[in-house]
Amino acid sequence: MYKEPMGKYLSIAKRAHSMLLQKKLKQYNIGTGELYILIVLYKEDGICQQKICDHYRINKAAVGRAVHKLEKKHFITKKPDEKDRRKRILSLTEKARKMKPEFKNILRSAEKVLRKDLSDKEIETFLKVSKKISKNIHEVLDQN
Amino acid sequence: MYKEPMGKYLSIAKRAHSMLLQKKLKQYNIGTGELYILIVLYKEDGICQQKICDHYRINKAAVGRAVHKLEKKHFITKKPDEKDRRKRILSLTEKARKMKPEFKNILRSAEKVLRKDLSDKEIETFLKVSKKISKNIHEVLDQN
DNA sequence: ATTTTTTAGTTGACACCTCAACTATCATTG
DNA sequence: CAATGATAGTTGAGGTGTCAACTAAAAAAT
Repeated sequence: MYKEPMGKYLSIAKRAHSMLLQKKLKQYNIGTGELYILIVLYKEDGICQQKICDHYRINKAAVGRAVHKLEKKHFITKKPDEKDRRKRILSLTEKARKMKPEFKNILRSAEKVLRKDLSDKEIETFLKVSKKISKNIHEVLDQN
Repeated sequence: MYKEPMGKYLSIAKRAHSMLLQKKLKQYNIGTGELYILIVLYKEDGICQQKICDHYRINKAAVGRAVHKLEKKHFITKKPDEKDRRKRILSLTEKARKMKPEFKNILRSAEKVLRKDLSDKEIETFLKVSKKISKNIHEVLDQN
């Protein structure tokens, strides 16, 4: 049953992917963490940080810091939600909205690299398994 | 063609996996980076750092630092290779050898969590695709 | 045989993430 | 309505990784 560890190749692939994105993003003076946040906001502007945490299953501390960087670079603004003052509403600036096609394209072109010579079936299975893995793990982690 | 981004779920799964390992390793006062190095040495003791870099396609700086931690914790010793004095030969200590079953088991049990409810076919495809992704990316990264 | 290039490892700067502890606000409930 | 608990976000400490610049040694080239 134990051919090769999935964990190992998961790590290797993930690092490679980050390097690829990083390289493409270098000229824009923005990191992958920041890009991911912008991408969520391109889909749904005006959400709070917690929603981004949920979207990527990422820690709120990490999101908080990336958001802060984006703010400093004038890609987003942050203001308290009047209806629930614990929340901060994140909004894209004009600068960020203008960059949308470019940033989307970076992700698309990276995705194209990943998918080279892979069949739709393989990609579909990969997506399905990746999701299942995360679910399996969090079922263990979240119990207690 | 563009259903969902593989990169996204790759990241999510990878983070989950790291958290799982980290949790299991906590009681041993050792991190995932260090564990990975021990695992390679369990397969082949007495290799140099570069071999570990190749094995995981990981940066030599990262390996150097993890190795240093393992040395401080007396899991490995490091001495220059007499035949090629650029290299450092890494050797497991008695302490590390004694831990082998336990550390191997941690990886095995984590792997078991990942694989829950996945078929052999799915696992095989996942492994194949992960490798292909890395290869695809490095073909782009390594050209120039 | 000397110069040049490649390889192995180290170090500093920094990106990204987690965890735990903290504040502030909202929701529950006794 | 006051106490208790849950939720949103921040901060400090630390793990893991990249990149680039650096030594030192070996290999290749002129």
